[in-house]
Amino acid sequence: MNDSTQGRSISRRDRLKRDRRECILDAAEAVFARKGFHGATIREIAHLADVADGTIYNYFDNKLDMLLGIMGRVTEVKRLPSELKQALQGDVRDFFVAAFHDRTHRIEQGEQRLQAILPQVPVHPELRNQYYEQHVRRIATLLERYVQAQVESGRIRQVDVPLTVRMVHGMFIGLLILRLLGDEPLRDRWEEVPDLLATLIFDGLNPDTRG
Amino acid sequence: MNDSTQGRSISRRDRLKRDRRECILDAAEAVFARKGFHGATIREIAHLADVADGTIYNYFDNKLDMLLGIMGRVTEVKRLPSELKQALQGDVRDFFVAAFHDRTHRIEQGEQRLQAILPQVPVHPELRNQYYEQHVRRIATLLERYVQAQVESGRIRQVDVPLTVRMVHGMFIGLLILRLLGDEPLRDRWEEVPDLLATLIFDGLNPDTRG
Amino acid sequence: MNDSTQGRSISRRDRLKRDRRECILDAAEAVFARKGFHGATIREIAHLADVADGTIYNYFDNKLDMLLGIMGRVTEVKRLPSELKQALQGDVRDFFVAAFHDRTHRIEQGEQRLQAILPQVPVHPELRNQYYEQHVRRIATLLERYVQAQVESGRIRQVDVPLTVRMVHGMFIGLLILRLLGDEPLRDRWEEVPDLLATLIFDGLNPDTRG
Amino acid sequence: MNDSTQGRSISRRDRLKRDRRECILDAAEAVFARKGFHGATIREIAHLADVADGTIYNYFDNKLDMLLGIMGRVTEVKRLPSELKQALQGDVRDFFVAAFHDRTHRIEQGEQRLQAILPQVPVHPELRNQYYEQHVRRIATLLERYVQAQVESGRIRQVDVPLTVRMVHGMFIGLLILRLLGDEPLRDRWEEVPDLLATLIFDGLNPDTRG
DNA sequence: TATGAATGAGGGTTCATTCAT
DNA sequence: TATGAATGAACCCTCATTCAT
Repeated sequence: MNDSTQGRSISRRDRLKRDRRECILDAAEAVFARKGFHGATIREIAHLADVADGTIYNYFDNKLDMLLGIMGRVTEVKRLPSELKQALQGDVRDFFVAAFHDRTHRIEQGEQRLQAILPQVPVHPELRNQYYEQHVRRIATLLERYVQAQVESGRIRQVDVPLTVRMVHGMFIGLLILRLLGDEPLRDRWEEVPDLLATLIFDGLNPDTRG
Repeated sequence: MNDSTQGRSISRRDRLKRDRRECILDAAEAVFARKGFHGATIREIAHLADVADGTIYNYFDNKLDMLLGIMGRVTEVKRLPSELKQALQGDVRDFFVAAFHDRTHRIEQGEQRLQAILPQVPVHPELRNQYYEQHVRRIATLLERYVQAQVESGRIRQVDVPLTVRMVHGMFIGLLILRLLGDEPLRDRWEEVPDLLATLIFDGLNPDTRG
Repeated sequence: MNDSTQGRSISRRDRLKRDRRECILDAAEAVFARKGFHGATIREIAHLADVADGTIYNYFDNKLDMLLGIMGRVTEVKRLPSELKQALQGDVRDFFVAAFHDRTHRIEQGEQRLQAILPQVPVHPELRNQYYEQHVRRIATLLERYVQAQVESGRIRQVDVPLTVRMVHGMFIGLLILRLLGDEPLRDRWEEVPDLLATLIFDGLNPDTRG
Repeated sequence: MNDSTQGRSISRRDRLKRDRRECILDAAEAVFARKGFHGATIREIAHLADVADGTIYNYFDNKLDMLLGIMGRVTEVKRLPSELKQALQGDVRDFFVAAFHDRTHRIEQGEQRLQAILPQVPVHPELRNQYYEQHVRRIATLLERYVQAQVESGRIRQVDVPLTVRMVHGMFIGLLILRLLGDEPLRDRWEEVPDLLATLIFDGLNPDTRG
């Protein structure tokens, strides 16, 4: 009961503070996604978070700081490693399908989060760096390690690992963007994408001359 | 004769007007790319274009209209069809490499143009629609037609044409974005990308079991 | 008891807010009167009201809204009814003189208020409607009722009540305007006007053939 | 033919110039009336007058100068004197009715002209002075002379001539304003006004105790 | 003289941020 | 700590006026 709570050493006060902060970030995410960074007003975010304008400044230095806060949540990539470990043993193609399904699911949850951040990434160098370092590079590094292992075990043929990883990663990003742009085939048949993507990536477009 | 004259002749006044407009768009592109749409001020654009603030409004209704103007230049995709026709006869892989080289070249010229527009695309629905209709869909349609022909002629195996085209297109977009984010392997080895990309797309990642 | 407290009590906050609003309206009145609506700048009004520019927008939606606010104060016609009741018993001519004295007094207090509003009345339809409905029509209705009663009691001869009321009302408005235009006889001898006006209205210009 | 034209010493050039000027003033009147002085733009006036923006400045120093130009036309009061002379002999009441009919007619033609000018009169002192001197005072002077004559001839009883004239004049102005404000009884029954007005002014409101 | 593109000062309004309560 | 009124810098845009053609 209380013991366990205190045992985890988060006082109710901290808990409230944390919740308030999260609540504000939730609101900011929603408004940033809908209106863009500049289109969003502190007033609207505060209203949605059910706090006063000034309260926000008890939790964030300024508007940009809220964006960094949102980014911090985006980059909480926790599940990939365990999956990787698990799928490392299994079929490489199954891993890709599983990973894409997972990413798709995560993205669908966090679509507005990305819509909030991505447009600002090119504008704020610090945001760009943070996004690149904490998100893109981490995923790239993970994937590189994985692909390298697969190459070494012969399940993937000899390829240039860094660039190949970027192509695959890039393909996923690009598909996401086309979908955000409202492309109908992608919106309508999104669940078919991972399989087709795996087939494309593993089998290529060449006519099957094997056998 | 008169035909050619009327067909191409532009009065000096129109020429000046056109130049002025282009000049303003150049400036807008640069400032939008550097500061983002909202970060850019009319004053700075006007200063860079070497005109007065008010002059801009002789050529554009408002700030957003300039963005649409920039978009209009992005979507002047003229060369792809002739290339397609030419490469339609040749090797399909060569076509992809050539097309990517061309696109890369075009992108490098217009990198700031894209940096100016892309971040705003998700925010302004009209911009998104225009971008999608005039740019994305046009390219998608062209590629679909090409791929369909290649499939029918047996140079590409049976694939789901619309989704495949989107994957390839998406991959190119994604690579561009990763590059904009400053990814070093991509920046450093960008010229290697088309070849590797073609290999990935045509041969896949599977170990070569042929022969 | 609680009743009286609730009925009149205004928290300090509300009081301050009310005062601030009134203060801004005072300043707006003064500047509008001096410079006209367009000639007045928010900055000057804010300066005169000793607030920041932006503060004004906590109390009014926009510049025009301030004009409506001023109008709201003009149309606080509270005293006429009680006077009417009182004078209803007395001599009809005395009533007119008293009423004109009162109006003159009120006008002199609010001269700048009228100078602020009247010029804009023809330009802004909503202002015109509000002015007509809340001010002109109310007075006209009150006067109609009064004149009708006087006619019925035989103290005024049979006349077309609505048009007669408008002539009298119009005469007062017209005199006010001539005075605003700087007409010297009216400025110099304004206090004589009500009596002469009453005589004109009641006795007419015809030579006295009576008796 | 040409002789007479040249004889009146207005060359075709001057004639054209005069027409152009009048044309611009017509347009200005219309736009000022519709939009108010500040709401009107040079561009709209120029467009309506079918000239270029800059052309206007060949005929007027600036925007305010156009207002003065309009005023100049308002104050071309030419017909009153002849009427006066004619009606001087006739019945004084008939003269008033005729004069009001005439004024009404003139006003209805020039309603927009007044709507253009009146709102600006309180704002621009020079405009106010010019309007007062050239328009109000002239009419007042004419009327004073006429009323004085009527008093002396016994057709009007002894009154304070200057103030009485202003009351009558003011009444007419006031009625016009009430009508501009949209007062329905006045709009609907405007043609009845002159007669009733004459009756009011000459007979007064007192019950007829004569005879 | 007519044109209309260029000018640029100026104004209404917004909104991130502060701070007294 | 929460509040939200006050702040005022900054910006988009308008439009009267000028002047080269």
